[in-house]
Amino acid sequence: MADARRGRPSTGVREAVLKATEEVLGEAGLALSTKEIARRAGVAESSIFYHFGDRLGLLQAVIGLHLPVFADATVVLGGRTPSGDLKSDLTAVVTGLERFYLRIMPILGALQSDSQLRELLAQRRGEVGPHLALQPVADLLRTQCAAGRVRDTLDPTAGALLLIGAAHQRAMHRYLLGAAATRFLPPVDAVVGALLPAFE
Amino acid sequence: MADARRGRPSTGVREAVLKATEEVLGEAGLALSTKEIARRAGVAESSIFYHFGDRLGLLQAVIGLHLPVFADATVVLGGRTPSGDLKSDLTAVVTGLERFYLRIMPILGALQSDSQLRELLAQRRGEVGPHLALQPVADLLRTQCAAGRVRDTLDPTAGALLLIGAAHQRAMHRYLLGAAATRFLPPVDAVVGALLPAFE
DNA sequence: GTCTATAAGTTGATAGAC
DNA sequence: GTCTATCAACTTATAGAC
Repeated sequence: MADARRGRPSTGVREAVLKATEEVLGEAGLALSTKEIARRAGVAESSIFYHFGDRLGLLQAVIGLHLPVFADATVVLGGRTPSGDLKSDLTAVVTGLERFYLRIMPILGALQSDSQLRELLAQRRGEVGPHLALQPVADLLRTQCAAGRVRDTLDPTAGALLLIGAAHQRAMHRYLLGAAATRFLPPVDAVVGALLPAFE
Repeated sequence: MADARRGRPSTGVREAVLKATEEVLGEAGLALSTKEIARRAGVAESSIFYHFGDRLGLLQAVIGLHLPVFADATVVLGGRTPSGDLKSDLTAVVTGLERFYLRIMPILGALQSDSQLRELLAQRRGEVGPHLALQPVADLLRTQCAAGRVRDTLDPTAGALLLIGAAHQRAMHRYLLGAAATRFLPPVDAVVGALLPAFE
């Protein structure tokens, strides 16, 4: 983000608005209103328009705050460094990804239900977007492959899609169903266990 | 749906509204308005409230129209019967699932961005919901396993999650990025190829 | 069952004082 | 930069005629 903040931080209204927006987005989804956001942030509604131009600008800012994280390997991998044992490493990856997806579920939901936001995302697809998560995970698999812990016939991007898909799937169902999701979903261990023979 | 339609079909306003709602949902997401829906369906706005009570009732009806399909094996498998060759069968499953997910992406998006809809879904989780897709896919794997084409150590539900996760992941990225998604995503063949050693 | 007309409330956004 | 005050447009929903 090149334009982040030029001059003084002033009174942190911008930050308060971003935080409140994220909060409301999680509860009300895209039915959020600038009025409600202003109330929660404890600022005047017009300040939102001063800082972000319009509603779409605000949403774009909130989304832009999170989507680059997809390209950040350490976040995607849950902040761990690979231990060497393939199964426990993959479990850590899936667990980390699942936690991450669960957290940004409201943002993903917003992208999926607003065509304007989708257009914006498609335009900046080189810099931001959930698809960028494939890269760091595929890279991890390449590293493991070079270390001889993963078979060299494995397509790293395909392997990454499988790991990410499983994590996202688990996160989505947990988000939709709440605690009851556990009854329907296979545990992470089982998923990694099922996938392992394809990797080693 | 027990209450579907009691008396005569009358003039099909109800159906026209459902169709229009789905259309608008795909374009505008949850920012849809009853006014716009009525315009597209060519009916009076008040007819919507006559048939569905309120906005939420309308959304519930549209969603309820699609979510049971998740439990329908033939749809989930793309209308094909397994041929016997595991790789081509799995490819058909993933392709069918991907097409299905791509089509109901707006509905999935709505569920993810509206907490009221999520609550409704959680309440009826026994009958409807995307999590029900796990069952028919897992069943297919069990059948293949009994036929000796899939290893008997495979956890069928975990295998189903991997297949579904990959298909959903591809569908979501295609939905978000449009045609450009192909540049980022591994082809279905590669995904199935990567997963195959875990199954046989 | 479907319509027209209407109501009360909310929305995103702007103008202008400080 | 932040506020108060204000706006026109639009929102969901209802009443009542046919």
